[in-house]
Amino acid sequence: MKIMKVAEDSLKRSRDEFVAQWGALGTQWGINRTMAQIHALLMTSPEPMCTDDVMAELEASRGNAHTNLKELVNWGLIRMIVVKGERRDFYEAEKDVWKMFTIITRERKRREIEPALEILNRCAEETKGIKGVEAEAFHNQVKQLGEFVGFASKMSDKISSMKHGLALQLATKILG
Amino acid sequence: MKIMKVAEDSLKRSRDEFVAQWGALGTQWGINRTMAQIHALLMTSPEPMCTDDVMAELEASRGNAHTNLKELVNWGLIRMIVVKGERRDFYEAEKDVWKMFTIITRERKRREIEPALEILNRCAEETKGIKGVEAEAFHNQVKQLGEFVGFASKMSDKISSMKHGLALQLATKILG
DNA sequence: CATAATTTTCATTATTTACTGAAACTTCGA
DNA sequence: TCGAAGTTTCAGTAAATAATGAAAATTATG
Repeated sequence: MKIMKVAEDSLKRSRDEFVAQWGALGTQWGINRTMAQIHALLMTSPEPMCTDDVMAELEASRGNAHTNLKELVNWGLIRMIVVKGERRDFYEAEKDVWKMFTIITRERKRREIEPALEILNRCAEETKGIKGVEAEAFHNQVKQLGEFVGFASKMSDKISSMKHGLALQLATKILG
Repeated sequence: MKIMKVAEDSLKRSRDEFVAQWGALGTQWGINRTMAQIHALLMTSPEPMCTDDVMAELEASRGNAHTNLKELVNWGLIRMIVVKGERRDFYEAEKDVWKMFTIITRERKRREIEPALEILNRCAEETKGIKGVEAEAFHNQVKQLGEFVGFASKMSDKISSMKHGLALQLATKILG
């Protein structure tokens, strides 16, 4: 049984490491540490977890755990499920990597690309008719930016609405 | 001349709006407001600007302006240039949208994707040999994630090293 | 070389963002 | 319908991040 213990320890260490580091990374990509940690935790949990499990595992407060679980549900990266004989809410993560990718892509588009597009288009519109080199240069620059971002946005839609297999096929062609 | 004034005003308003909003957006994508504002300013400036110009335009301190100008140079989104007869450093932005895209893509990859990949690969490696359903599930999950992220990383390289024309051609095919 | 102009650094302060913990609220079962 | 179990909210606090401004360092010029 000793060997088993060692294996269990080393699994636990690795998983803890993963959760911790994923949390640290989260801050780099504009989501808070706890949210990223919970995501890491649920992605690698064999069973659904409840709020108290998360609190215990991360040593976080109830409010914090709750808020970030809800936020992850909002994103669509985890879902609430009902465990029979249990009154509490349980959560499980979407584990399919392609689905995760499409969810994250859509959300980033919504949060980062669409607002930018709106500004660019408005500024291009506002300065459309103005005469003079300065005005024309400005108009042209925001127009270019707007067109590019709009284009990128369409691409992102197209790709993230593809089936995994099809995307893979396309990607292979590009890499090849 | 009155009409000219109106046109100038409306250009200025639009540009100020652009700078302000771009700054606000910046915080969404993990760069600070001032950096995004300076970028917006220089992207739409007909002439190179010096630190004092930036300070004046944004009402920011010297330290702040300086730090963020340097950071933008680091990214490669702006460059220092020498204006003849001027002792001060001047800066101008890269205005080509495709070049901007490749710069930003590379930087995000470096900051967001590569560290994630490292963690995923290490965790997969650490748990490779461990027996047991839990260990195997964990190993499998991080391996899948690692493979996907590695793949995405390669794609990002490939695309951002393309010439604009070629990328456009590819994109058109995908959108079509 | 002296000094004026400019850049750079960094300790301090301000602002923003995240977290806590307890109270208010909701739901379910006896 | 009451109370226990659980969820949600939020005012207060802590932590992280960004900005200031002045001093130190560097660089150009007479």
